[in-house]
Amino acid sequence: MVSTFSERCYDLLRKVPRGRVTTYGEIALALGSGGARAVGQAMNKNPYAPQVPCHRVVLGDGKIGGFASGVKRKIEMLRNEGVVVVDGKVVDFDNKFLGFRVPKTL
DNA sequence: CTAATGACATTTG
DNA sequence: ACAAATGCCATTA
Repeated sequence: MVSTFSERCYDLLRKVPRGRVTTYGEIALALGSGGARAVGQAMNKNPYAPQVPCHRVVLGDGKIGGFASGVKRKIEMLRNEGVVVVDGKVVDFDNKFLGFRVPKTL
C-alpha cells in the first residue's frame, strides 16, 4: 500500500493552518470512515513527527483528548500557535474549528 | 481469520 | 453535567 489510512490522515492534517484545529471525527469522515478512533491510532503512531500538526486535532466536543507526548505538551503547543486551552478544552473551538469535507453548495 | 487495543463519538441513566 | 455502556474503524499480535 502506498497510501495507508494513516498517511491519508497526515496529508489531510498537513493542510490545517496554524491557529486552527480539527476533530478526529471530521478527519475520519473526510477519509470516508466513521471511526474517529482509527484516526487517533494513526496520530499516535504518527511517524511524520513535527511535520504533521497532530497537536491541532481535538475531540469533537472541543476537548483536547490525548497526546503521545502528554496532553500538557499538546496544550502548550496549541497555546503557542494562538489556540487557548482552558480546563482541557479549546476556547472558541467552534470558531477555530476547520472542516475538511467540502460543504454541499446548496 | 479472530481477538485485542486505542490520541473518539453517541446514547442512556 | 458526569459516568457508564455501546458502536465504529484501522492496526497489530
